Amino acid sequence: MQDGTCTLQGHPEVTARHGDVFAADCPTRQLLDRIGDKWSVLILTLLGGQDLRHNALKRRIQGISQKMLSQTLRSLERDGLVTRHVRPTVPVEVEYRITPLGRGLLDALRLMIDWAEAKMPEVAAAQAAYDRR
Amino acid sequence: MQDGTCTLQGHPEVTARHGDVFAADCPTRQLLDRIGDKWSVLILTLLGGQDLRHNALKRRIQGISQKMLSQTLRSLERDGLVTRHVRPTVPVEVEYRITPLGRGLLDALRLMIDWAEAKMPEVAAAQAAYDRR
DNA sequence: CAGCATCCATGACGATACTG
DNA sequence: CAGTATCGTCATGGATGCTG
Repeated sequence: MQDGTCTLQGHPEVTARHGDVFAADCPTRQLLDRIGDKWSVLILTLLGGQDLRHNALKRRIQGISQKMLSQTLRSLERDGLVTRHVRPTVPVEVEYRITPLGRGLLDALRLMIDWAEAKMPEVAAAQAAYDRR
Repeated sequence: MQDGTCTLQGHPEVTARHGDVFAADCPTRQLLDRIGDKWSVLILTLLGGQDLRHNALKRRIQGISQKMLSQTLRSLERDGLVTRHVRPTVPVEVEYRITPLGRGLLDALRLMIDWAEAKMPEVAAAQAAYDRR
């Protein structure tokens, strides 16, 4: 399956052509991949509160494997959403800090989270009704 | 791994206990699973604009398999985010409509999407810088 | 402490074929 | 047209063990 089209904001025909693999797919897809990876949002949210070290994050998130934590942090760093600060103490200390860019995304995320917490009862009710049916 | 904790909003100790598998995990996790499934957001966004039939959605989204479309629609319906309307014509016509509940989530999603479209250049630049490094 | 590499299970997803 | 069923593939992510 070859992708490269952006069906969302509504200019499929326009956006599609331009064999340009670079700016090709719509940003939405990429963003969703980032959000969808299940840990980014958690990490970003925690870092929104304070800078944290690797192990601190691991303890806070609880359920995340060391591998996924590293991996996700690396992605976030690559995307410019968090920065990595190494203090060359004896056992090294590495602290992660959210960037202004990341903080902007975080604002949007919080809205989602707020919605979730507010509406989850309704969703749960809908699910129950659907399953009962 | 047993989950059942909500490390986000900050009461791990409190939320954790309650062997209650039911209301146990924090709503955030569930929401993220929904968002993360890669098609929900697309579908929801399209339905935000107008009611659409199965095939119309399939054509619009382009890249989605028939299976995933059905499956995702079923999930959204179960969650009370969209409703399904069958018109008993000869080849049946099934139309999907977003619910007020779904629309509420959509608002939050749009914020994310807007952020993505506004900031994607910065993100791309960050990625390029990281990779060059 | 931070973090990479390896192995492996599970599940998400696509392709295909078939029903009402 | 709308939808289910089945199967194969591949990515996601956990467990474990090793390095600076």
